[in-house]
Amino acid sequence: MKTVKISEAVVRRLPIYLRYLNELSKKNVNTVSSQDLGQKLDLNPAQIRKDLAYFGEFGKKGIGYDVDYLIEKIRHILKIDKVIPVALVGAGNLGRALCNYNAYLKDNMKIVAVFDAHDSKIGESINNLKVKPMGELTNTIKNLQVRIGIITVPAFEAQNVANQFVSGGVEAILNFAPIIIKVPHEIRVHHADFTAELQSLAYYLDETKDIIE
Amino acid sequence: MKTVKISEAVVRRLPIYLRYLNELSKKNVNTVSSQDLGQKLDLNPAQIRKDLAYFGEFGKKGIGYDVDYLIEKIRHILKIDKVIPVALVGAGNLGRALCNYNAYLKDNMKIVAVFDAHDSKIGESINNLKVKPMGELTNTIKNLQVRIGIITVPAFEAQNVANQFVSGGVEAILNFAPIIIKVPHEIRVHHADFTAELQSLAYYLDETKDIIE
DNA sequence: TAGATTGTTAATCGATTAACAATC
DNA sequence: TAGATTGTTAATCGATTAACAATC
Repeated sequence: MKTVKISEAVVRRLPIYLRYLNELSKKNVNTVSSQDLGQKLDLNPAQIRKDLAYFGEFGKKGIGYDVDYLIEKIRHILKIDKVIPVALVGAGNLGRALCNYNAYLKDNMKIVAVFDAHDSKIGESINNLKVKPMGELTNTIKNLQVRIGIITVPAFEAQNVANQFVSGGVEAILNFAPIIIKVPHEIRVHHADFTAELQSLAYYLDETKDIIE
Repeated sequence: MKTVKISEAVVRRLPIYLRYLNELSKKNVNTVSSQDLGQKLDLNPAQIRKDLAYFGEFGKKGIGYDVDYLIEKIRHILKIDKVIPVALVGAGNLGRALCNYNAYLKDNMKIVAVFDAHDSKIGESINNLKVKPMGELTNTIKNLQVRIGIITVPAFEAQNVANQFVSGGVEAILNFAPIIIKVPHEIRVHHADFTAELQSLAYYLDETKDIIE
């Protein structure tokens, strides 16, 4: 078995492939070439072939890739071929939005518990889940075997929430708070920071269009 | 004047620097070294110095960087030293969350108009903004000189919204819909896709911990 | 002055792309 | 068979890191 290190860039492209393959499958397209994929996704076909080849020989020379077969393979690689229990802390606007996205996620990511630090939120129902107090976090996520934690609290509470997730045994964290959280190195953290996203977008604005003062 | 191409990686780190510098400023810290920054942000100090040096000589040898001066400079580089008018389409949970984040954004990103395609949403008030019908989009954003558009509609409506943003003259788009939108090359698009984010997180889960069936 | 830290060049590392034999 | 397309190696490109002279 090959043991090449797969770069993060490769892993981040897999969901992009998957999303488009799902579209194709819905349209009953059976086969797709790296050429087709590259054109649609603005990526180099060679890169797509190389990305997929890290994990196996999924294509057929002269033909391309079987759409449904490739979907199955990528889902397996991403480990989303089984339901993954997820917990979320922070029942504000963003937290609610993510919980309701659940419907969207036919992708086996299931939010199974929601927590909030504020009494006013506790007991509230979001997408059929009752918001629980922080005190119950560690036990609940242990019991439910939660593997991924989502943080949608203000920046100043994020590190504390992360610590509790770690105590509760999550393996990965998706952090929406605009702050770098510190966790043991074996825990994977991704940041989803749209403030930063907007700011870096602004860099590309055309300065000649600035309003003259 | 140097005309080196600044890579996207560099631009994406600037908001990260800025965020931490703002924290320091609030704590009345006057000076910071690339060493300090690197440690706090999990980045190589040489990289930080190099990033900043693309834009000017902001530090003092033997001393480090003046926090407030560097904040000012980065804000200027990112073009967020003036208010940037932003419009948002899709008054669902996520859209509302982003609008309310406005308060957070002392960063000169101002959502000045919100639109939705559905009658039930139109007229509703979100953070002091009345949701407007799609028909008014092009004119409104022209009048308000909107420069950035945010898309928080379902995937199948996203391309249409993008087209309208382009007609209305936006220069950049932040797309939350899980689909690749096509726009003229001079328009900058960033994707903020937490489905993809979650899926790539799942890859890093420890498979030895999978439940045995 | 001695110690610290920048800005920058050179070295390294890694990711992307091109090219092509294998083969459906 | 002829045309198409993969998987993979080699070439290229770009980004990160190390090292150090300049200097506060």
